[in-house]
Amino acid sequence: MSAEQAYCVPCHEVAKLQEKVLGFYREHGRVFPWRQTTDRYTVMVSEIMLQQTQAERVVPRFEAWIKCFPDPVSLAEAPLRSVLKLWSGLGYNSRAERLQRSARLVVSEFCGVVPGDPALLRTLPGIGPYTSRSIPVFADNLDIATVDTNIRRIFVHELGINASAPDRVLYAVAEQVLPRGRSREWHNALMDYGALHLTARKTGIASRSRQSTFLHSPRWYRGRILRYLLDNGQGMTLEDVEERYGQGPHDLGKIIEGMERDGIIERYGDGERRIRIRGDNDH
DNA sequence: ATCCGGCCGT
DNA sequence: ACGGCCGGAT
Repeated sequence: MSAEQAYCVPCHEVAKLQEKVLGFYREHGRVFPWRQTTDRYTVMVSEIMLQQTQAERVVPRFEAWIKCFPDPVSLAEAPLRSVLKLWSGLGYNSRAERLQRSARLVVSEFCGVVPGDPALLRTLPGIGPYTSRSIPVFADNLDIATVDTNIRRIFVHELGINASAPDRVLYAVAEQVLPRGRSREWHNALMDYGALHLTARKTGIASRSRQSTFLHSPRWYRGRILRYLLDNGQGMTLEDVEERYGQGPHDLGKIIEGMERDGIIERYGDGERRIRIRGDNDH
């Protein structure tokens, strides 16, 4: 007897929400290239990109990516430099590196086929609780629920769920409102309802984490250093880094260290005094 | 000038 | 449980 009865959504609330969200989707649902496929790798690429960027801005980069890396093998075999180049502008570059690492694991551990089991997907780098479920939802119409902040905001606004409710409560609610057999349509509908209708701005429901200003932040310097290295294949010395970006208040050593730890860059040559995109000049 | 967001290391 | 990671939109 371990059933959680505490967060049971009444039947009529479930029906009302489903009608509202699916009705909105029938009238205002968006068409995206990743909604036209059931290929799990293609869906995985879109889900990783959508983690951090609004859908409209993902579209052209998604199409370029799929053209260049149509399957796990082509991504696995590519130099990191070309992967980061194709990713640049999307932000959070370490995710491109993780996506490639995932593709390599798919090739080496899963015979080149992206697994459809959330538990297996969860073992891949860059794939967490949300994405491990969203991939089989959108690719295979799997009857499980997944919750991102859009969906969380809908539950808070439409069902009166407490804004500080922990994830397990949100997932318990999501399980109960999922219309069986229509998981893909339902989650697409929730996304569009949250992104177009129940926006964060409109509802005043804040997402859980905030961040500091971007300009001249450590993230901004990371972006600048990576941009320079992508434009200059010969790499740079630590003195170059200091000269170009040392006027800021940040410890550039720590920033370089972070980029190294994320597998974006590596040190080489001249007593490890130079940095370059990891894998540059490998043949 | 502020907002948005899932994953990961600590 | 918390803070770091990106760049474009508004």
